[in-house]
Parts: sequence; C-alpha cells; structure tokens
Amino acid sequence: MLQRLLFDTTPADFIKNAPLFRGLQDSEKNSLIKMGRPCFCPRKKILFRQGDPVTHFYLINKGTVRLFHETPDGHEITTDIRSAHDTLGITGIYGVTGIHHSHAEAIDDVVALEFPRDWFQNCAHSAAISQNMLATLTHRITMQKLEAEQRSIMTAAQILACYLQRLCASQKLNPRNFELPYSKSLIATRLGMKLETFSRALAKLREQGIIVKGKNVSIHDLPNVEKNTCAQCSYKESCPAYRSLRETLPALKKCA
Amino acid sequence: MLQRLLFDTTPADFIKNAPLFRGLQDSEKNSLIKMGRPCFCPRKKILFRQGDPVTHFYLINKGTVRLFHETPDGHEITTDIRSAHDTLGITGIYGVTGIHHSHAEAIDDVVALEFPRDWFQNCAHSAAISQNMLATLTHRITMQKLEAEQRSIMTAAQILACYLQRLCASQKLNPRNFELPYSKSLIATRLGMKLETFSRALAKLREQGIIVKGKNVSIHDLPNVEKNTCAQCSYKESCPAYRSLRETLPALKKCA
DNA sequence: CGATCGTTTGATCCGCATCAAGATAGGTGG
DNA sequence: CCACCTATCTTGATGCGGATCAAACGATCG
Repeated sequence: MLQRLLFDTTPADFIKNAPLFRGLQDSEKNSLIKMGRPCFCPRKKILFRQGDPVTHFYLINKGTVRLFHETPDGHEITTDIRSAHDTLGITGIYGVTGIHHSHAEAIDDVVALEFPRDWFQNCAHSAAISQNMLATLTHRITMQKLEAEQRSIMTAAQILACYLQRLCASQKLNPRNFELPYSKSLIATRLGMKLETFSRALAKLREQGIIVKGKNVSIHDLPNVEKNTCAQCSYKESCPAYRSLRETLPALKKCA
Repeated sequence: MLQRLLFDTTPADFIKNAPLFRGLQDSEKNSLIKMGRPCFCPRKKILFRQGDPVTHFYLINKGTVRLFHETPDGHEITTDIRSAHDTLGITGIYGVTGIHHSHAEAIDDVVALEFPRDWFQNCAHSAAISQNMLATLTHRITMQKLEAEQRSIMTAAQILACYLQRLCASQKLNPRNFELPYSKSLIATRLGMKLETFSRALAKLREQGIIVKGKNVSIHDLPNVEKNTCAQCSYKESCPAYRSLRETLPALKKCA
C-alpha cells in the first residue's frame, strides 16, 4: 500500500528498531505501533509553526527537517537539523508552555510517525522510554554546550572543520571522501554563520588539506586536521568527534 | 548538630520540598532521605573536575556553583551557574561516557546533598523523578537555545539587558531595585563576554534607563527596556523573561 | 538560450577582543 | 584613623573577524 511506498521499512518494523524505543516490552511496542500514525510532509512545507500548540510528537523515518526561528526583522535562524530516527517535539511535550518553540520545515520530502501528545504522556510512560528520552536530551544538551563554546573560542574555519569531523563520526562517513548531506547554505545557517563567511572558511580549509568541491569533501592532511579541530576544544572525551578522532586517526594516518 | 548549622532547613525537609522530587510517594522520599549524604564544599574549591568519573549526583541546598571548561590555551569558559534547588551531574549520570563534562567550582561555601550514581540509577527510578528530570532538561535545552540565538543576533548590551530581565523573572526580584547575585566578572563570563565588554555594555544601558551602580541595579525606562530586550528576541512565549515581561510590564508602567 | 538558484569573491563597516592604564572599594596592619 | 594592598572594575586605543552590501560566477532547468 501507500505506506510501503513512503516508508523505508514498514511502520511496524520502524518502531521495533527505533533507538528511542530500545528496551521496551513487546506489548509496549505493539501499543506504539497501534497509535503511531504515518505523516507525510512534502519538501519546503511547514510541519508545525512556532507558537502552535503541541498536539503530537514525531519520529522521523525519512527525509530532513530544519528547525528555525524568525527574528523580528525577518531573518531566520536555524536551530537544528533533524533526520531519520530523530524526534520532533519532545521539548514541546515536556515543556510548560504547551507550544512549539520553533518552526519545523521539511527540507526533503519527509516521512514520519506521529503520536498524540496526550496519549503519549498518559499511557506511554514506560521506564524504558523515559530512560531513552533522558539519554537523548542529555546528549543534546552536551552537544549544544559544545557548539556554544566553539562559537565563542573558534574561528569560522575551525568551527566548520569540527562540524565536518562530527559529520563523519555520526554518519560513519569516510573522511577521505564523502558528500555533504545538505546544501552549503543550510549548513552555514546551521553553524550560525553567513553563507559568505562559510564560503571563505572553505577557502581557508582548502589551504589546510580539507578540500571541498561542490558537495564532495576529502580530508587529506590529517595531522593538520587534528591540530585545527575538535582536538583543540575543551570538551575532550565529551565530544563525539574528538573520541571518534582518537579512534580513527591512527588508522587513517596509516593510509596516508 | 552540624547538619542543622549547614543546611537552611534539615536535609529531610529539604528533600521533601525539593522541586526535583515533587510528586513522589512518601516511601520514595524516605528512601531518598536515607541515601542523601550531606556534602560541603568551601568557597573556591572544586567539587568535581571535567573528566572525573561520575560517582554522585548533587542537589544544591545553599551556595553557588560555577560550571566551566578549560581551553587548551589556559582560558576558562563558564558554561553555567547553579544555586539552591539546582542539580549537578545529571547530564553526567545519563550520558554515555560516565565522566563529568565540566569542572564544578564553589563560588560561595556550598552545601549540597549527594546521591550515589548507581543507587540512583538502579533503585530510584520512579516515574515522577523521570518526569521531573525530563522537565528540567527540557527547560535547560530551551534556555540554551535561546541564549545561543541571542548571542548571534544581539549586541552585548542587549544580551545583558535580557539577562537582567531573566534574573528578575526567575528570582522574583523587583526590577526597580535589586542587587546582582554574583560578581560582575562572573556574570560577564556566564554571558560569554569579556569583562571589558560587559563594563561598556553597562555604560550603554545607563543611557537607556538601566542604571547599575556597584551591585545595585535599577531599571527606570521600561518602554526602552521593552524595546531593547527579550521582547525583541524570536522566542516569544518560549522565553521566560518575555512571558514575565508581558505579565509585569503593565503593573510596572503604572508605578512609573 | 535566458532564467533562476546556489555559491564565490571583493570592498567596507561594526562590534568585540585584546592590550594597557587608571580608578574604586574592601580589607589589613601599623 | 590612615596608609597600603589587593581584588574588582572602568576607560582608552588598536586590531581582527565576521556581517553586510554588491557583483560576478557556475550549474541546472524549462
């Protein structure tokens, strides 16, 4: 049916394998499968708007969502980019205001599952879900702090290099050669810089062995990368990119 | 006994009234009272260091704690300031690395209750605690995003004005006349700016009716305040200071 | 083939950091 | 009570990084 066409896997399988629902009883998963409604949002459309009451929370199956704010003078600020297996609306559900804090816009065609807020709050309260949510939020807090710190002590080029590193780490990409998952303008706003600044940062990284041509990225001079990126930030072992770097650098150096 | 001298209230009463433990069964509270050990950390001493294994989580009863990182070149970055009723180490407990992400330093003499990490994770898992934790972390995420956004679109003076507003809102201070709870240098680092910049921002605010002399603050020109602070940020109803402003401005204007 | 979108490059401006001196206040000992 | 000291803060001069405005470039598409 339609669902088969939209989803990467069936909704039931998707729920069974979702990291957010890891550790749940089968009965709980079945109840989630019953309540999870497929939800489709085409490219460029708005999934929900800042200020809207929180009616559902979403689990993304396919596609990419941009969260952003509008400033009073009409500019937009990208606060996050979410994709498969990420959630949408958690902070809305657990927040006190009952409204969404950001606009959510589909970058691609987006497929998600939606769960009614009330049902979820009242009935779906297993210890396992709470645990998973706590782990997710904790991770988000750590990463936010890390990025906030980077913005205050690093140059645009360094921030970008760190971002590319984290991208490799989180999406298991090969640093020697991978494709940017989003447009450069989207990444620029995601990193809180202007497209022009982003572009100039790319030029600087090129001098240091990180070559970006179109959407294609290849990182050559690894010692330099090590010197200029997360290895320099003060989060050390708290930073996923740093941990990943520690693990992968020796292997990568051998390839060099 | 000693505990009476250190704590504002007895540890038992403190636990019974702690927001974090709201909604718990009496039996759960009693178990917390049994396991919560008083913990004293004198001014300027370090409670735990970044990289230390997370052994406990803490609930502050008295005093102020600064969370910070060290950059590779020796500078320090204040990531948060916590005081009575705040927690310490939650992200450490729920994080995957099992280590603290920041240094925690006592600004004042600090009194706290500590709970062993393992006991807390294994035995203290009531739905109510999880709920409270989720609400706390959600709030923290929202505020972090808000501040990150402010740093990218506001000037130092505006950021400071917003901070003062939030201070009034969260600590129920009278905007017409209150005392800064921390030193100016601490607030400056908390806001991610240099002390010099902070000082110059004060001068600018003075022209706009926000007068700071020593630790004393008085906000006079409310329309100007409204124009220059959280009312301008894009979080609107998600921002506590904005909500508070909407509620309190009419009353304050009458006093003017 | 022009039109549009996404990106690059150039010139200029502004805000904050930095470096360097003063100023003020709180605390101590003579 | 005053002189001294240190901690905390203020003020001034300068430089750098990123935002802004403006224009050109390249790719894709009807």
